[in-house]
Amino acid sequence: MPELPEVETIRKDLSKLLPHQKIKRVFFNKPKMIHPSVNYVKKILTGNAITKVGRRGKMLYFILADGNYLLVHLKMTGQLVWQPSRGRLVVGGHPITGVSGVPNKFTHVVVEFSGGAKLFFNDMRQFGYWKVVSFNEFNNISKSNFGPEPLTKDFMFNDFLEKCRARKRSPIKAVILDQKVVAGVGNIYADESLWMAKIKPGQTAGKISKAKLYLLFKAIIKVLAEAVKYRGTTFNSYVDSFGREGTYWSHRRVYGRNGLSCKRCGKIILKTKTAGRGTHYCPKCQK
DNA sequence: CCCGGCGCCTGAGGGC
DNA sequence: TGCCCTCAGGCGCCGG
Repeated sequence: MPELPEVETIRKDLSKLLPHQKIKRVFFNKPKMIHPSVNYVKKILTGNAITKVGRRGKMLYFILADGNYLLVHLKMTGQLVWQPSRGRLVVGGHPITGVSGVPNKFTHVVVEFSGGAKLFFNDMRQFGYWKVVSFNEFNNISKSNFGPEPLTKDFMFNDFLEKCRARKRSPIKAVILDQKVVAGVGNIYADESLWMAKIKPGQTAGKISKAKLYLLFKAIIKVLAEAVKYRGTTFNSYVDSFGREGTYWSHRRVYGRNGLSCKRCGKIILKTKTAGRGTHYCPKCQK
């Protein structure tokens, strides 16, 4: 379930490792995850190099030396594991319990670099994808599938307000999960942002005042920035090979705290289903 | 256009 | 011990 903060953490780590690495060969074993085709992606990647690692919402992109873009989406359970030519593994993504080392039964892509390092893509549930597109296609996707980046000046309150007003009959949680409204919010940070803004996730967007939507706008930024600072959220006792784990989990205010008391008013946090997702909120101080 | 719901996948965990 | 059910949720797609 990597959301913006987890993907941003992976992006930062990979941007220290990948640039200027020449791709020697690639291996794919799940054709349906590779677009437009295994053969095309192999042809483009082999002999190419990665010049930059970027992120758009929850999607990673790699700018290639020939100008093409490689898009990688981790969806729910994707991991990118870097194996240096010598040294320890570096893991980014959702921890998979009980699996250590690579390759393993969930490894669907292997990229071998000419210096001997390898990049593995593991994805237990096979929802993720690798896709090669041109610069123009990338721009089209970036514009048509994604709203503003919440941690940049592109995220502006008046636009956010307008989009909320346009979705007046939807629960507000569904609105902020919409990647075209704001890019990168997923289930955890949606609940966290709504708690911070004191808004009930199931509240109809059209019934929320401008002032409260402003609080939500600010809360989304604050929650995501804070989570980036903590290197995202990791469950269980997962650590990457640098011994670092995302520590936002211990700073979270509401997600997964059902049955525990609200950190603001003390009432018991409830868990329900809103917008088709597990949803956590305080019945007293979120209206 | 808008919106809810389903399918894609696999594994964990609970009930019996 | 094992079967069956639900849940986990990003996102494309479909149908009302």
